[in-house]
Amino acid sequence: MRKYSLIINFATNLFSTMVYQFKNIESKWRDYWKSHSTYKESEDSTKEKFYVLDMFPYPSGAGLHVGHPLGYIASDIFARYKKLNGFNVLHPMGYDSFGLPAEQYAIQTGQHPAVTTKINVERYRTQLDKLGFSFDWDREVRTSDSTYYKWTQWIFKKLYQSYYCLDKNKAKPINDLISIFEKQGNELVNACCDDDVFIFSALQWKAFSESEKQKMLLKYRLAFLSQTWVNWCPELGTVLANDEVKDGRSERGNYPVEQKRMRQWSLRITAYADRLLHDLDNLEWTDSIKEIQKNWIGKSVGASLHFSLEKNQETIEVFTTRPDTIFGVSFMVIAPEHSLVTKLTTQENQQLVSQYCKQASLKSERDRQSDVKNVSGVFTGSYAIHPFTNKKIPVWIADYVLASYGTGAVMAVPCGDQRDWDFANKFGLEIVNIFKDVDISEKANDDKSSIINNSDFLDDLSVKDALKRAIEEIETRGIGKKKINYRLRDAIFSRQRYWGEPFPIYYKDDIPYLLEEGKYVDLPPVDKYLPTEQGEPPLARAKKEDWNVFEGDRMEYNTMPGWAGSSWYFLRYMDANNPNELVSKEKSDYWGQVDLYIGGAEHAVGHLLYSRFWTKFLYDIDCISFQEPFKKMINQGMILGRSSFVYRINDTNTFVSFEKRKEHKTSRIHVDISLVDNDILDIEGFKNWRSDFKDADFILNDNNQYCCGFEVEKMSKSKYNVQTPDDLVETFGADTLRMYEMFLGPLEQFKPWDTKGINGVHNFLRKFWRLVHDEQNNFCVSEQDPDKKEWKVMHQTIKKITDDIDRYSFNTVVSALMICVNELAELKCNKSAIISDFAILLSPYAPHLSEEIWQLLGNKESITQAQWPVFNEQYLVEDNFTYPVSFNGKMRFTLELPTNLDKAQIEKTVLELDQTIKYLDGKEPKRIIVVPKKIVNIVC
RNA sequence: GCCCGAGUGGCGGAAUUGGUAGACGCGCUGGAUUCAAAAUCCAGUGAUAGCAAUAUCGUGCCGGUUCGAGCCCGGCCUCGGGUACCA
Repeated sequence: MRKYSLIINFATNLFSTMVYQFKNIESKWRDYWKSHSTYKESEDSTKEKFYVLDMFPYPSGAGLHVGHPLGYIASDIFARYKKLNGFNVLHPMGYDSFGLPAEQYAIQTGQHPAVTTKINVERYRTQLDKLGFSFDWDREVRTSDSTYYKWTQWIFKKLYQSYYCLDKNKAKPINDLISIFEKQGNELVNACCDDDVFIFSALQWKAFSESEKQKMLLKYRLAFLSQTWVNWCPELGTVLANDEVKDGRSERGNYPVEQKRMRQWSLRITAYADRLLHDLDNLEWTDSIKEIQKNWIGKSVGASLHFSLEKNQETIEVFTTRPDTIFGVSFMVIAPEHSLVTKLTTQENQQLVSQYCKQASLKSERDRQSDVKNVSGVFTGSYAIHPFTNKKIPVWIADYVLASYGTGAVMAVPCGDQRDWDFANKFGLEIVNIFKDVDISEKANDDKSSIINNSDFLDDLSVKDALKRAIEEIETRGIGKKKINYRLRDAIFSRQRYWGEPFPIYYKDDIPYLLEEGKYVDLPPVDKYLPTEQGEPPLARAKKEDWNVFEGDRMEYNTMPGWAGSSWYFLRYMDANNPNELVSKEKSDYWGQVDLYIGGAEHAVGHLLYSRFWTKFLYDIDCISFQEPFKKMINQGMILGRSSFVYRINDTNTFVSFEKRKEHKTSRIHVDISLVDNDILDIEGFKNWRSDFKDADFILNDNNQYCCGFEVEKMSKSKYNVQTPDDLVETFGADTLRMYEMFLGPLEQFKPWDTKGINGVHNFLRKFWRLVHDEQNNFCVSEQDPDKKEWKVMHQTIKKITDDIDRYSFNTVVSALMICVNELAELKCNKSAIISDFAILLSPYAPHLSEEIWQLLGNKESITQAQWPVFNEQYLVEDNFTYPVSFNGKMRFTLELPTNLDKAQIEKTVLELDQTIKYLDGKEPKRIIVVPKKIVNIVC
């Protein structure tokens, strides 16, 4: 008897797993797509194009976790949907494969970063392939391939060979500038350049030595070498861009960052500041990202003015957004790094000043920030002259003034600026009140609706009028002029690292020169990935014969930053294998802008700003025909992990269950989530997990179990809460995982990962399978024409799903599909016409299963070649509508009425009902609102 | 501090233009089937009161507009993100 039941048991189990054999189905279709090149796209001018792009990943050693595919699944659904709607869809994938982790690993192990990168890329590819994406892999790019980074160098060359003309407001060839210099010098040139450019004539230009000419041109080039204050990270041995520094520490690795003056390559992104700001308006991006970019660019309109000095020929130039408060100026403050510090410091103040400046330079950015409340400064001993009142005003040095913003000097208006007020208060400086009827004894007044007072020709004017008037007067008197200032700094473009793009640059007599046309540098081999003993970057280790090109005295030792390759990769996909051009004009004209870009919001000011900059530049030099890379962008929210914790009693090896943890002094320890099921710990597994837990003791709860605590936090290896897609694909299949990731909630939202609900989605796919199979698991559909009810279900679904995908509401589509199957199952409908439409609707989400059903329905071609069903209103026309009837806004009962009744008829019918009389309870209806096919509301 | 965004059952979430709040799924409860389980199917499931019909309350809090507010307006609270001496 026992034996017999075991056999039955085995048979039924076998049978139930046979129902929907996702493993076979998925591997079958993976092979089919590969062998049939189903996802290969070519340019087809007869079809409208659509470009769907994912932010390409950095292939890290940890592989993909469940958060990565979220965006890829959404973009894949959209790409498939667009294709079914007749678009020619470009949907590529590649790797941002230069970067620090591979190099850090290389330093530790000596293994070439190219080797680890290759292994990681292959792992990513295996994982991606299992998820059924419709990527056209023939277009794959890797930023670390020389066939790719050669074109990154090409763009750098173009930047080097260009300057920014402010008259035309675009980049132009540097040769044009040279001819202007030869004809008329630089006096009339209106171009973006370094601050320290002096005026020269054509004659002077011609008299310049070669080296002088090159140095001058560098001040105009869009890619230029200059001495600048940089964020130096000693731990990483490299400089970092502003967006790579967070709270005074490196974003990668979290190491301290200090300010250092170094000769570095920079890109003149500030030339594009205004266009980058202005063009944000036309982008379909979230307001928050646009806002972040706006703040980062930080445009402020004001005036620059010169203050002359009492005992010195020089002037101090300041930038102010409030020239209307000029009469409130009672002192000046310059940054400790300001070039006039030494000249202005008088003998008796010498010691204090140099001490203060030294202290300030030692303070890291972070210390300066945490010191905001602590006002500090020192007097130089010198005085400037107020341009209007001719009064003597003291010049101070303080680190609340930043060298890198504006001119590194401010005119202090203590009555109108809180920082100036604090400073004046601390050091007993004069506070002049220039606001009418405003008390400034407790704090400064920054109210823009104030009236100016005590200010000569500005008296009684509003701030707005005073601003205008002040600038006019400043300009007529030649003290200064209207000026627009940006917070945006030029982007430092060199890194003292190995694993990045080499520069197509060599040096002769310490002057940089570009390699001639067609020549590009391959990353040379080195013996170690560390700086040299002299502190030069790793590339200085390469011997002369290791370089594929070697010219001049030496090659450039720096490499490009991580964002170089990612600033233009979306263009290369269009023409990924073109050996002659970055991208052919024909192809870039066809594919154009990215129509939908999906990725994280963490690149708001890095990648997303630099890509916009490079796109504008490439547009200026006529390489492409559009100015913005990404038309519409969706930022997917992070999938957070659910960490589990055990509680160890301090100084023991005893662990106490969650419920009883407060009875002891414990510390919380992350435990691997694979050892926890429903918050219950697998004690044996835990003991074997780490050797130090082998002899652990446990205090269990009342159910004799060990219950873990939990918290929702970012997924990371160190928190043992990483969920890989691999296990889930193994247990439930890729189709289920795809649907489940979408079902979790709106794409943009942050959400905790929880596998509890996944079988709900899996059951839905099984239910659909059962709908078209009989009890022996034979495919079984009816060829009868569907009836009205069945068509109605179908067309409701078509409408809902089409609308939802169009508004990127990926999660609600899943429920619509579920509702549809539920209703079809209730109608016992397996009519092939209906199933056929349903398979198409399902296919963007569950491509493997849909292909299988599609084939079983007798189709010879892939379902990707099908046509999205067209919604037909007629199927939804109803004779009746069920009205909710409300009294004073409270719904009391429903009433089914023919849809052809007019308002008066509806009103009459409702009022005659017994139920209405009951709810009126003797009261007179004051008003009746009837909204046809919506609601009836009786006010009484 | 300033600038964005979000707060809805036990949980993830739905409600697209102001019109039946809680779709769909999970979980839970009961039932059918089964020797038993798995799977499947049926019913129930916001709170409170009631055998029930039903009633009252209910979308972070307070107030407003409206016949009608999760949605619009004003003022708060909480959480998440960005930014921080920017002159």
